[in-house]
Amino acid sequence: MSYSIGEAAKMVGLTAHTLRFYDKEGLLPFVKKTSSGLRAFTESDIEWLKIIECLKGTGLPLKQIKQYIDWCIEGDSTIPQRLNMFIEQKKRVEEQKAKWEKHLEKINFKIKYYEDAAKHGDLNVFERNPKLLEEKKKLFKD
Amino acid sequence: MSYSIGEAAKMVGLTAHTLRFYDKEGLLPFVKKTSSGLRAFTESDIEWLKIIECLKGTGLPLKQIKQYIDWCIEGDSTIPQRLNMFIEQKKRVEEQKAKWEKHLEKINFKIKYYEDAAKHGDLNVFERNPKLLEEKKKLFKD
DNA sequence: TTAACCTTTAGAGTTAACTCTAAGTCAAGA
DNA sequence: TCTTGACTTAGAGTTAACTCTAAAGGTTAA
Repeated sequence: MSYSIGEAAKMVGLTAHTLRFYDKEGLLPFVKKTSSGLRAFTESDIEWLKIIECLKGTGLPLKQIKQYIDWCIEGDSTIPQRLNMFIEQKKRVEEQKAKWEKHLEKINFKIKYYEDAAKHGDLNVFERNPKLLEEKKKLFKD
Repeated sequence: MSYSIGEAAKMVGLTAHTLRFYDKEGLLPFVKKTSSGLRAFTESDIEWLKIIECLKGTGLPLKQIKQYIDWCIEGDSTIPQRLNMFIEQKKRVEEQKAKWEKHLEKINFKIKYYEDAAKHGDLNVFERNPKLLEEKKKLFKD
């Protein structure tokens, strides 16, 4: 059993246009076509798409995803490169998470700030709450 | 005391080009110029840049950042919109973090997979370690 | 004062990742 | 059989966010 491009697109949350674009970019060399030229996505192809989504979703550019696909085609000799790529990607994800944690602190500060401002209808927040000013200084000092 | 565009750029990890581009896009209406036409960034301007960085770094498009800046200029009447924007942004960051958590599980699986493959020099990982196949099925079932 | 280096502007060029169009082909139900 | 809707291709267009260029003017150390 296999899926049309539209079905596959729905399954992974992309459009058929995007899947064709990925194909054109060399990201889907594993997808076979029927005798009449229609793409037929297998379960295994859907799994490939999910890995592509995972890498794209964590910020890896399509070019480097293609590099990974090419390594997979090349065979066992590229196992170290592939391992290394996923280790690097894990590192990037963890760095990004740390960055977001920092950003989130600033956002939480702003929420507290504007909650007080909204309650009183003006921006004299630090006069009412000097502790918030201290917090701000800590958050923005670096 | 104030900073040149190059100094300000270094302080926030952007280029002078980018700061000029932001200015052109209306993101820096608060930055004043000297009598000879040079931009002079104050400490407060640097703080604005850090908030812009925070919003951009959590995926808010420049257009919406400009919307926020415009609200700030408009005055106290826009406090509810600004509060709402930061609440929405917090929600988005937390959703993103959850998504990345899911992605990270797949990446960790791939690392385990390729570590075994690298150790043995081939991809017969699931024959050696059927539990990993179970893990894969769980990770990719959705 | 001269060199080296910074800044200014307008505007052109780049990159990634789509997104859409046109013109045609294919498949399934009434 | 006819119609409807999904599929095919090549290729053009779009968007966001830079990134760079050219030509000119400002600043600072020797």
